[in-house]
Amino acid sequence: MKLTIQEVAEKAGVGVGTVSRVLNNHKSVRPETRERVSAAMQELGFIPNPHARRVAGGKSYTVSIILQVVGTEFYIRLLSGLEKTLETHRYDSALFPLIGRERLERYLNSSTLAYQSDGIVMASHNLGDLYPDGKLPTRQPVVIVDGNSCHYDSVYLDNELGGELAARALAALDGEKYAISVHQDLDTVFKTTVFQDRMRGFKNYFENNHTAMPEANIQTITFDLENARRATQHILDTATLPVNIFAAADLIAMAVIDETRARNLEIGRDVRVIGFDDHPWAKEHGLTTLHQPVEAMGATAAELLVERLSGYDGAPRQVRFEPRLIERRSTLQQEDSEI
Amino acid sequence: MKLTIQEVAEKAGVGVGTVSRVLNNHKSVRPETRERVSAAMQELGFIPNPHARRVAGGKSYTVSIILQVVGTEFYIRLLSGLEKTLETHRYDSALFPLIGRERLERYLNSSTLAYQSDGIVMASHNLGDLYPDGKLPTRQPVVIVDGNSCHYDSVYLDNELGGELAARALAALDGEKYAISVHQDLDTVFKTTVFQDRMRGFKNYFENNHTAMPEANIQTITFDLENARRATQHILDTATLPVNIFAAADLIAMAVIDETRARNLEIGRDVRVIGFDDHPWAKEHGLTTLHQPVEAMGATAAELLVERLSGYDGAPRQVRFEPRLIERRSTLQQEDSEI
DNA sequence: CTGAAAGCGCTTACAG
DNA sequence: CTGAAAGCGCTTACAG
Repeated sequence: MKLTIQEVAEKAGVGVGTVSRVLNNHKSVRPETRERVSAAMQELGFIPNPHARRVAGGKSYTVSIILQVVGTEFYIRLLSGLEKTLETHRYDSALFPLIGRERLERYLNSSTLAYQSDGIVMASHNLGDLYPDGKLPTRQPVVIVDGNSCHYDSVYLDNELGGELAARALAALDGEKYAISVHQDLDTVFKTTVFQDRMRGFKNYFENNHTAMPEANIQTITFDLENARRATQHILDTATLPVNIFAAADLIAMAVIDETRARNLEIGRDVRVIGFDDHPWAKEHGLTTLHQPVEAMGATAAELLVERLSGYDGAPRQVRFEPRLIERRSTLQQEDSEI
Repeated sequence: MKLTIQEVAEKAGVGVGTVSRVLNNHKSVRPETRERVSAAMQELGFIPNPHARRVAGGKSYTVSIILQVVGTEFYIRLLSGLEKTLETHRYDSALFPLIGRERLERYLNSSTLAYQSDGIVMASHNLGDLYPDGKLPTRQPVVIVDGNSCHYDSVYLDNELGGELAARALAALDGEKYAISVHQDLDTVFKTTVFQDRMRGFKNYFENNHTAMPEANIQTITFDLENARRATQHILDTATLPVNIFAAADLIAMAVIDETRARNLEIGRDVRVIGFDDHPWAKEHGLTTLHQPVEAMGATAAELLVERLSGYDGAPRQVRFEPRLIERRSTLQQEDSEI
């Protein structure tokens, strides 16, 4: 059952060094030899022992992904982008939930896998509130995704721009303007600034254009459907139709749509709404929203980390992704379009 | 920076073999020597390289925890129980989110950490729908927690009993009886039967006691606050007060309480509710609920796995935990008690 | 381009 | 009870 490069070498009629070289994609292997070895591995069903690779080569080919444990679509997509790309480069990944600070410390301080991995991907966290100097106490390369820090390679969406784009689209519509944003629980280690960024951009647009956007029209809620629903009710109870709402996340926009329907009002005519994320289901609901290339962001973060692990040692790189406004029925002022 | 048992051995004035022995808690080390070595490790801040241990000893001291990625209180508590106990036994753990089937296959089939770990803890899944024979395709020891399978050591709560206890408590109260249960999304790999089990016990009680519990009084919803709220509204819109509601999870019970208050009705007098879980916050809300020793279940699962990893090879063991009814204000019929 | 050999940091019989 | 030595499965200069 336990295969080693030993048997692969024999089968292929080469030395173990050569097997190791094809395993590591060394350029200095004749294509023909490489072929033969690959075939042997294939036939035998050989799987290299990552622990041995680590011991011998000083690399574990393992990356730790630290994130808040939430089952939201965003993280599932982000993870998928990360893992797919890491796999391409023959890196494996393990998840470490960011539940509390002492837990994070433990990860970083003991003989844990998290610590022994070659690098760390940190999701949705700028590290500032966690560590005064904004650095993780580790010597591993770190990349940040869905957040940014001047100390580490970072991949982030320009959320502020997203807020601006939403504001501009909303401003073009007639009727009152509202927004529903999200605030994080204060007692969590998990801190993201994405929602604040979106709202900053949103408000800025109105300010810069001397358009009215009363602070009172902005509600900030915790991230769940029920609160989103309640916030929508609050708006619809008091506002004069039509109203235009910027929901800082698609999920919230869905609550707006639901409540609108529950009141027999019409999306597009009475209530216009713009979401944020462009999750796969946004399309079928005709939701105008800001598209966020989540998988691509994950993939890019993975690439950056792999480069570091391959020896790149330049200054921290900031990769900025731009959100794109996807216009759908939920902001169409005209009477119902065909579909 | 990189310390090895070499330097520890020198510092302690012993051979590397001895250092290794104290590392592995071998009995055959003189207490005095053990002391000296421990002190040396302490001083040097030595951390053993788990990969080397794996290669040399054939064990990685690593356990894979496979679970649905959801940030619910239940899983955070379960994880805490698991990890704490594993740590005691010097095992490390990594999380592998059960997002899709192909992902699980990948974990189990490649040179991944999940595959290379010494054992697997599978949470909230009976494996039946995932694999026809109800077994994970791996040679690693597996233990199941919050679920059970005749093929593996399992640690589970008697959810059926919990349902019965809830029914009995509800039956003792005057007024109509209702229940709000939970169904899983069908398109998820994640399958748990806990809610079905709770409802089976609940219904059984009424049947066995020839008491009325119309099927129509039972609603089954997806697990979120908004649906819970809606289900409660449905009940309160139609029922005659007082009503007694069994909520299959504390979170749902909270929605019942919220909606009750929103209608200016009184918990205990107009609406009685029993939850399930006894999460820490249940107490402060005066929620009567079924206590579930989540951390203890995690700890027990960890113990069972460690025993397997230490060589135990008996038949699968089933450890059943019993829920306990905790009576609080939410089922107190009397007029308001003082606090 | 490739083989033989030393080495990674640990564990574990084997002697004593 | 403990040291010296072989070995775990791989990687990587070092020669050729």
